[in-house]
Amino acid sequence: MTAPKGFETITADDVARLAGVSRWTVHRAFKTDASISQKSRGKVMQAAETLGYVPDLLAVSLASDRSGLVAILMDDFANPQQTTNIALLSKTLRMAGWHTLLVHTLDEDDASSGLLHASQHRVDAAILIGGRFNDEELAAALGAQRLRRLIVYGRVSQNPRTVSICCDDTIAMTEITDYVFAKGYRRPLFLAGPPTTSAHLLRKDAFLARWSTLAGADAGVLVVGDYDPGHAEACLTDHLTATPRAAYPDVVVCETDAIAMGAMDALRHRLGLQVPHDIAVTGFDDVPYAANRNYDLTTYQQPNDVLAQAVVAVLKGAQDTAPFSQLAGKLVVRSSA
Amino acid sequence: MTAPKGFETITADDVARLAGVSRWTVHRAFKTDASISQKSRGKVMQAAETLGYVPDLLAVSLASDRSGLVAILMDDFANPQQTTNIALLSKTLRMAGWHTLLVHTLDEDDASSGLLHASQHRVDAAILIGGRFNDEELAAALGAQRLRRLIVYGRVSQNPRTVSICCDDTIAMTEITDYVFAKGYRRPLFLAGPPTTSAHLLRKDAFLARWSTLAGADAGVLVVGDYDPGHAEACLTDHLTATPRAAYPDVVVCETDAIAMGAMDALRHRLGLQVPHDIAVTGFDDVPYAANRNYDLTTYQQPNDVLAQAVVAVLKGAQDTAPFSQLAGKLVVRSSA
DNA sequence: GGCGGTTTTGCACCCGCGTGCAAGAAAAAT
DNA sequence: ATTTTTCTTGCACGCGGGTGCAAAACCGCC
Repeated sequence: MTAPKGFETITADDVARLAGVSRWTVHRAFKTDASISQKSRGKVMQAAETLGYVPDLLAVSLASDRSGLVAILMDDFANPQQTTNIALLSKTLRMAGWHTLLVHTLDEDDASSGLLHASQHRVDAAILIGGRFNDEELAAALGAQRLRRLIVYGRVSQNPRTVSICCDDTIAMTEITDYVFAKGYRRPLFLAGPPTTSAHLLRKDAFLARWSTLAGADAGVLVVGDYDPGHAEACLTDHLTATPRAAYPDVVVCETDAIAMGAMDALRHRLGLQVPHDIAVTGFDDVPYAANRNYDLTTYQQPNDVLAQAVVAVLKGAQDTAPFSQLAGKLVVRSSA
Repeated sequence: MTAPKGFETITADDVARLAGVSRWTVHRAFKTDASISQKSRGKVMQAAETLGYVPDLLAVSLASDRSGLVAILMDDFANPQQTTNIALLSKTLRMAGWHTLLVHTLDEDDASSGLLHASQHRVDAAILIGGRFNDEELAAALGAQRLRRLIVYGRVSQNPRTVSICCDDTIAMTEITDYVFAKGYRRPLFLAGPPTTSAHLLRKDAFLARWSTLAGADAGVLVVGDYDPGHAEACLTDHLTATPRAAYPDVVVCETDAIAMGAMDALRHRLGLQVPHDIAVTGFDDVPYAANRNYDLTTYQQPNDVLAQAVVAVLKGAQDTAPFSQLAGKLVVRSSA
């Protein structure tokens, strides 16, 4: 099979020649707000049409210093919430006229290398999805490279040179806590994810603080190191196996749906318990699968569309950074708690 | 908050000036196989180091006509097999030195627009993931634009100007069919996805042909229009509700795991049946969730790593296209059938 | 010291297009 | 008809760096 050989690239010059104008007039014909006569615009457009001309975005980027590219750095494709985010973001960006450079960061320390690559492509902004990114590393990378904007998506970042876009975890988790308490549960166990980043710290701390206020007692915490459901399943199984039956929690409050799903699998399939009869479970994120009959998870729905739109707003130059980290979602009550 | 203002971009000229050589010598210092003296390479590298110089990939692409960018066009983020693919591909490409331009195509007819955008970014290749792409549309798009290579991933394409990378669905489905038959099932129902593309045609046809050979009778087919589990669940529920109990199938053979999972939900939660006791289920793809205890699906594992490596091989210029569409996976037997 | 042969290095030109300004054409005013 | 004013158009130059070739610097050797 012969590789489809390179078509002779048609440039603005070709169009200009055919239309009988100069290259710059061709350029003007493609700008909406350019001073150009209807007549020559017509000629140009027709010539472009017959030649099948499209401007070379690479050259445009180089010359204009705007690439129309946004990098999305992501590390955890196993987390359904993250894949949902990336689908929504890439779609939203595309509809708003940007293109997505997807950078799959291999591990925590690879983020800065990914940022470097992104900056080499002159991206208009880089979006960090997921919690595994290390704040110090970021700060260092940020200092060295020319990145116009760095957006931290889905969690708050302390770095003042970044924009955080996320919903208010404290309010959200407080709402869950209130619900759980109101339903009469009194022996909660909180399942926390990896301890390195900040999103879950907020969630965990919010839960613990609120619970202590409501119940006047401390809640239990189990740190599962990961957002992988299988791992959460194993952790909780081990934990409860080593716990006397009388000391079992009556509700497991989870930092994410992924953990909650693993927890439910552990309770039902490994420990033979009924959810919510024996132990209830709550999640966080409302991933698509949370509504599945196998889980039917009570969880907190993030305002995904609003978050994605906020990204576009930032790209368009919005300056009021404050509201972007206080967006509110809503509690979704299902049968798991 | 002030937008981090543009760092003064440092170019090869700056490095040259500091190192006391010409810009072209700087360029040579960064090429491994260039004729340059150790002395000046040392000076250049040191100057580049202190200045923090990195070549501008945009300019490199423009000048060298190689962008190092590969576009991945994808439409169905709800399909777990596709998100697995994209994670693996973006990772593999990055490790091989390419970057990923993610194009989220909005619908079937948006693919050509997506390809256009990709070509405007001078991508070295475009990869189509998923089955929703329309072959005629592709052919048209392909004729008009300068795309070096078009790779159809996960299914075969009739278009001679594309490279198909996928496993051999016919062999795979034949293997499943043989297994099902050997297990003693005799009244199969095949659940097929959308009828527009070719991958499932192969799977469906392979199943029907093999079954007819083995059993001497035709198998039933139910077309669910989509790969959405929820939709498959509804379709199968409706179908069986309208079917006399005596005519129930004893095994449901599904075109993908997504459909199979929906089918199992229908059987268990909507119809109160036991899997596999009352009706068995098989899938295809071996998505991560297929191993979950809720499904424990007998399915066919695609050789994902091999497929991803094949993409790299094609990018590196491999010409022997034949083997790339005959890759074999393996049957994964679990408890669902 | 001079010579042929090798490395090293510099340079003109190109990739395709955007910007700012000045010249040219057309429309408006006198 | 002439002068102003306004709209169009062309052009030099730049974005950052990659080619091919020729000049320059080096080398060992007679």
